[in-house]
Formats: sequence, C-alpha cells, structure tokens
Amino acid sequence: MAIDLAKELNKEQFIAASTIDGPLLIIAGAGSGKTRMITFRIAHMLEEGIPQSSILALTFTNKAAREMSDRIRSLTGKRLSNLTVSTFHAFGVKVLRKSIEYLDYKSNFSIYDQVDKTALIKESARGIGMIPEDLDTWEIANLFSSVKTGREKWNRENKLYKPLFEEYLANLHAYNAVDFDDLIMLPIRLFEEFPEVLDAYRRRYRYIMVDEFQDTSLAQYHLMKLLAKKERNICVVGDDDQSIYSWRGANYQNIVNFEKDFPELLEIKLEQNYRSTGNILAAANQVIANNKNRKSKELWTGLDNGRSIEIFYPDDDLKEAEFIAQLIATLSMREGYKYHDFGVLVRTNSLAATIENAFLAENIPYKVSGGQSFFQRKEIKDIIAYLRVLSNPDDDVNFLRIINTPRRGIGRVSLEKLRELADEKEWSLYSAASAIRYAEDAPVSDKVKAALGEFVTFIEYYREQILTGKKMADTTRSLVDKVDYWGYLIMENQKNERAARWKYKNIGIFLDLFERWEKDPDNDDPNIYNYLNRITLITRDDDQEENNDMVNLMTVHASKGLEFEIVFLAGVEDTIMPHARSLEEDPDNIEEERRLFYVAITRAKQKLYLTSCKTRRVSREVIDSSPSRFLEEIPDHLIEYHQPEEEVESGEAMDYFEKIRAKLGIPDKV
DNA sequence: CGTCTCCAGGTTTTT
DNA sequence: CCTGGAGACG
Repeated sequence: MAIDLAKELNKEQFIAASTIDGPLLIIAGAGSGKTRMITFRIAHMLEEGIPQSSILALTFTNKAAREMSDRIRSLTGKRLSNLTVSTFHAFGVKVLRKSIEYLDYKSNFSIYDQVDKTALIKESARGIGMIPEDLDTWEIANLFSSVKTGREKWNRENKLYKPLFEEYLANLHAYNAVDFDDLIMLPIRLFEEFPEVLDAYRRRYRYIMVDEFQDTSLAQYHLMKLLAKKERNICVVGDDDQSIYSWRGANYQNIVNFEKDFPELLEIKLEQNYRSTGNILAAANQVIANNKNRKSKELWTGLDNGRSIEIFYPDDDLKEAEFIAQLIATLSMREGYKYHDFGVLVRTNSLAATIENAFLAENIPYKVSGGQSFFQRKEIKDIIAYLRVLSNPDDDVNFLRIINTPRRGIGRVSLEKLRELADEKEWSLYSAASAIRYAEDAPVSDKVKAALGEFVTFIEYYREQILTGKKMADTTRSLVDKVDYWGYLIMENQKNERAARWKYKNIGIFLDLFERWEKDPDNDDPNIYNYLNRITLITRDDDQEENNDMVNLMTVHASKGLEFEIVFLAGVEDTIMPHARSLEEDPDNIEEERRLFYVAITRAKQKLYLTSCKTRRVSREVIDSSPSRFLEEIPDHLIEYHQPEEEVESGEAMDYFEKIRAKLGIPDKV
C-alpha cells in the first residue's frame, strides 16, 4: 500500500512530510492538520525504508503520544513495536533504566511524584533540624524544580533553602530515587559525561521529531539537541500561540534557539485551518491578536461561517452544569450528535466536579482526563508503596509510608530512633530495621522491635515472590490480604463504610489492571520495575478505555491537540480565566492566559458555547463572579446571547397556550 | 509512646 | 469531600 502524500496533503504539509533529512521547523497553527502531517511524515519515512527503531518521536503528554502512535498504526496497518513515540519523561525513564548505573544509581530506582517529593522534603527538613510543619513544601518543591532545571538561581531570598536542597539531593541518591526533573536532567548528565553512551543513542535514533515544540523546556531542548546535533535530522513542530506551559519551564524562546542551533533549517508555516468554521476562527484570530508577544500569522479557513458563538450567563455553577448537561442530552437526541462529539473544557480541575454531577443526573456517559490520576489515590499509592519497597528496599520515603500503614504500633518516636541508627551507620531505614531484628541493643522497645522484625520478614518474603516476575498481581493480592488493608480501611472510615468499600474496590481495579498488564502478550518484559516506572508517569486518562462514546470533560491544558464538533467552555469568568493566581504572580501572565483561552476556542469545529456564572460556590461560600475580560475581545457580530427557556409560570403558560391555540386556530373550549 | 478525634484548609495548569 | 495536622487520651 503506497501512500500518495501529494494527494493527501496540501502543498505546505506535503513539503513538511516529504522532507525527512535535515532540520525542519514547522510552525503549525491550530487546526492546521499538524497531527495528520506528522502521521503521514512518519508513515512516509517507514515506506522509504527507514527502520522503526531509528525514529524517535517526542511529545509532551501521554495522551498525545498514544494518539500519535494510534494514528500511525491505523495509517500504516503495521505493528509498531520498534517505533519510539513517547513523552520526554518516559523517554528519560527508558534511558535511565538502561544506563543509570553509569551515574551511580541502581537500575531498580524509584520515581518520586509530587506527593513523594513533598514527603521527602519534610523528611529532609527533619534531618537538618528544620521544622517541616513551618515550611510550605509545595512552594519549596517548585523552587527545587526550578533550581534543578536551571530556571532559577540561588539568591538572597531563596538561599535559606539551599541546605535543605542539598539534603534533599543527598537523600534522593541514598534512597536510589529520582524525581520528575531527574528524568530529564540525569539523561543529560549521562550523555555529557559519557560520550560513548550518547554516541550509541545517536546511532540508534537518527530521525527525531518533537511535537508541541513551544512547550519544551530549556532542559528538554538541551536533551533533544544532544541527540540531534550530529545527524541533524530533526523536525520540530510548534505554535507559539499555543504555548501554555511556561509555568513548567516551557519556553518558546526555544524556537529562536532552534533557528540559531540549526541555521540550515527549512521553515514551513501551516496556516490553513481545516477544523473550525469561519465564525469560530474569526473569534480566535481576534482574541489572539491582542497578544503583543507573538509571531505574526493569520489562520484562514475554506469552511463557511457556520453558526454563532453562543454565550450564556447562568445564575450559578449548578445552573451552568445543568445547562451543559441538558443541552448535550438534547443535541445528541435531536441532532444526532454522538457523545464523543462534545468537549467540555474548564480552566481548573475543581470546576469539573459540579459538571460531573450534572452528567450523572442526566445519565450522560463521560470521561474525565487530567486531574488526579487513579494511581495517585491514597489507597492505591499505599499499595504501590509496598511494591516500591519490595523492589527497592532503600526507598525510605515509601518505607515510611507503609511501615505503620496499617497500624503496627510503630510510631513517631520509634521511627526517630530508627532514623538515628540509620544515619549513624549510613543505612537505609529498612536496613536499620533489618539489623535490629536480632540485635541485643536495639534502641527501641521489645514490642516495637518485634513489630519491625515481623515487618522485615514480611518484606523479605514478598520481595522474593515479586522479583520472580511471575504472578505479580496474585502476589500483590495476597499481600493486600496479608496486611489486612481492608480492616485498615474500615478503621479509617468508621463513619463511612461506603467510602471504605469504594477504596477497596479501587484496589481491586488496580490489581486487575496490573494483571492485565502482566499478561498482555505485547508486553515483552513484564517485571515489577517496569510496571512501577510506567504507572508513575501515567495520567488519569491513560487507564480509560478508548473509543467509547462519551462526553470528554477536561482542563483546557489537557485539551490541547484535540478537537470536538461542539465545545463548551465553562467558567469564563474573571479570576478563573484569566486565573487570578496567575496574574497575581505576574501581570504579564495575561498573555499566557489569553493563549489558554485561544486554545480552548480553537478546539471547536462547528459550535462553541461559552458560559459565565453570575455567582459561584467556592468551597463553602457563594461568591459573585463577573464575565471574563476575554469575552469582550470577541467581535459582537459573531456572538449570540443564549436566552434560557423561560420558566413557565402558570399565568404565562396560559398565555403561551392561548397563542398556540390562536395560531393553530383551535377554539378555546372544545 | 501510639492512636484517635476533631478541625481547618483546599494548593492553576502536568510529567 | 478529603487530607493532614494538633492535641487529648489511654
């Protein structure tokens, strides 16, 4: 099956897809068929005889990675077992799993997410005599991230946290653990310190593509550049107007860097929008034109104007959610839309809950992406913590998480004693616990000593089981049973047995997922390390079934790269969009907030609904809310204000029926 | 020394 | 609603 690129693509897309050698910079506007172009480009490369294993496609989110490989698979009809399509972070894990020993870590390293990271910061604070409760560990975690990735330097204000940072780094290394930033920074270090390792990767990945290039951080750019510098077959695709991750270090300055580092590049602009009708695109163009800081471009469409953009001002967030749910129900019933034709977008995850409730009330099937991952639920993390300790007993953070969960009578003071011993001997907590099991001079009471000993024995047993790599889910099932996690849930949720049941059910789901992964015939290396690494990077939508006919509810951030026939954007209010906290941080963030609004608008193909509540419930209280300033940036002639169907009061109802009667010529009394 | 209960706060966006 | 911390209690 030969692919006729010239027939399938427009002129610019064709050039982009058929140029496979040398550096390529593609500026691709929203809806310009970027994914289609990339898909064809890779399919074309494969057709030209480039082996799958030579191609590396880097994306920003798991969702984008999965979408891309799905599309290439369905286009080529090939199994893509050797094609690497992954996020930067997942690629980092892959590299580290293979080569982290060069950097003096062991290959069974743990990956710490935000929760583990803050736990480690607290633990590190204790270690150097700072009081963890007095620290804003979230903010400190962000600072550490900025410092580590070179976005921020130590200065007069923040240098007080430098010793804590150093303790944090030392602990990470001692626990054989890495954080998310390390997944980028350690491969960089590896490549720079061991040129022979870099060379091997360069020889393997001779063709590199980076999607959503405007969202790469300086560190990610650095990593990409190391890989691409020699062969120089590097294709980056981005759109400065859709740069919405600057808070995470994304820097569309990278577009300029790229032009400098690869001066022989070919630059291509994709400006024809195939997605949205004229009115929607006109609104988007007008809105984004208010940004000063951008490459000038104007998207155009061959489609007709389509329908107006509809704005609705519900009284409160409940009415808003009801409106969205009912309209979706109506449209899918009367106009033949499928549920998956609808995208409901929100600025923050917290706004999704009310809308979810309305969907439940209306019986509308939906899926949520973004927000807390299934794997980040407390009960799931507890079980994962057990698995982490089994696979990496030096992991003190996870050790501390499970040592007294469920209760084993090992409290704060005993753990301090254990900590002292561990520090003195330079052991991990687990080793310390293991050592005092038979020691005469244990620093803890006999009761605690016995409990620790039992725990160590327990871990030893299951560690042996799980490392066989066989029946791991069954082993875990038995572990959950053995620690009586169910009893613990009952204890913890005495007033709410339903919650306990729900959590226990989640653990069941987790075990089933684990089992399915373990037994998947496509999974060539099912061992515990690979499983743990995988689920740490996974986000909420990754574990959902695909292609179901469901309404998509998600944050604007999560919606990037997607499109829907009909888009609802909820909470288009000042303080939400633009978000007050963002502007507080820096008034210049208004441009990024506007880009977010732009991204949201440009998801819509046929119809766009914007809602802005008059009041809104925020935690306990009801606050007044006012329409977003961005609404004024949409030209009036593109807008239609939504009038809710009047609540029919009896008097009016009478009138209404009279009118109809009159119209139809039906007499008053029959 | 460990556990339980009550209380306040909620973390913008994600790997 | 859920989580984490403070403080009382056994």
